[in-house]
Amino acid sequence: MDKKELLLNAALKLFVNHGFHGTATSKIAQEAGVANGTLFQYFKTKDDLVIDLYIHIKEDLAEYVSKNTDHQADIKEAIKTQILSSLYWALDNPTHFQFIQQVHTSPYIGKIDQTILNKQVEPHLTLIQKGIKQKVLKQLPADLLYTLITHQVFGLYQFITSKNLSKKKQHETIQTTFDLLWDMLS
Amino acid sequence: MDKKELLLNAALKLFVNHGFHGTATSKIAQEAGVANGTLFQYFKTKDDLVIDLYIHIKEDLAEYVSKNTDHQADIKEAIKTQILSSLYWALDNPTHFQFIQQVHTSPYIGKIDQTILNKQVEPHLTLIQKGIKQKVLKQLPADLLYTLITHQVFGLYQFITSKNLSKKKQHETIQTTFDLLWDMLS
DNA sequence: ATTATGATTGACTAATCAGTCACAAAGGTA
DNA sequence: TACCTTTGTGACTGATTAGTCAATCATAAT
Repeated sequence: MDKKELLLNAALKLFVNHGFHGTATSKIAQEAGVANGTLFQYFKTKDDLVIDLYIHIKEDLAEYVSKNTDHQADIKEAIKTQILSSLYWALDNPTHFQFIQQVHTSPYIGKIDQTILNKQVEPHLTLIQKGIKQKVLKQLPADLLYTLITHQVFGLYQFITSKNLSKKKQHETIQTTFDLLWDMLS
Repeated sequence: MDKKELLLNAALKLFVNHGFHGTATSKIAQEAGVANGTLFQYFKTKDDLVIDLYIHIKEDLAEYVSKNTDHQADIKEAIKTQILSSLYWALDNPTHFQFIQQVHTSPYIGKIDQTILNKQVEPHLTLIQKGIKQKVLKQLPADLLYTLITHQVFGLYQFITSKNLSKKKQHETIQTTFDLLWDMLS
């Protein structure tokens, strides 16, 4: 088993449960079943580990969403799949998703290369821009719509995970909420 | 000047800039211009300080919103003032607002007394319930609508603070976004 | 002037931290 | 076998941590 992967998994688990500085590097190594010094062979510093982990997770999410998006389909369908697959990924990977949110509201977000962040947003943004041009979406700045959509996903995620809904009720809520969102956007 | 207040202000500033565990209690005392040990006379532990600060800030926000809400006005107007005054408070107190968000995505949120959290949500929730009953809002669970509204405010806050909009453009964006939100809710 | 009180101090401690380093194990090549 | 490179180890270090505590201070009551 790849030790770098073991370390990233251990770090993710501990960061979400105890926070960044609340998690000692020695504890991460221990959780990964790896020697103390090995961590610093794969990551120059603890901060590097945090940033690496964040980018790694965001790539996973982006890949999952991209895999599910049919770029031939009509705009509404394409946007819907992007949103829903993001959400289903979040529900299937709650720890990963919580970590992303943790980084977003922490000082670490400023330390991450902006070009990498932009590249990850791009596919969503171009789709929205296409939607605006085709008058499927309201005539408003694309990045405003993008931010609102993103936070709607955060909100829906929070709602679903805070309740204990059955799979069926869950699916129902997601559908209704997407319809609400579409009322807002179109 | 009240030393407890000095400590809370210093802690807020440092927590937002360096994270919770990234901020040493000694640094907080130093920033507050107070001796090391004094901090532990006002707060039993560092965790206590974090939780105290969070509740303190949330009370400030709740008071501000309540002060601005006209409970005689019609539902749409009342809800609108609640949302807009939350947002304006956030824009006027960015550090406070960032701290709230930081706590929401951290393990600390689990350590805060649920009954206090519920009491703070209550005035918003009852207003929404009234709106649903009067068929001004869509016939959906009140707490779902509440979560979506909250996250819309987060999203709009993020959008506005990430751009450098003029006061006028800012106000315009807020108005448009509220109209969007209302399209979604009603 | 003396005593009492509670707030404030900062030196102190035991524990913990991120990061280093000298060495050992593993694996490939010949 | 012998030799070299890569990878992994864990004891170690100097710095920093949360929290303690005996001592000091300002104020006021007697």
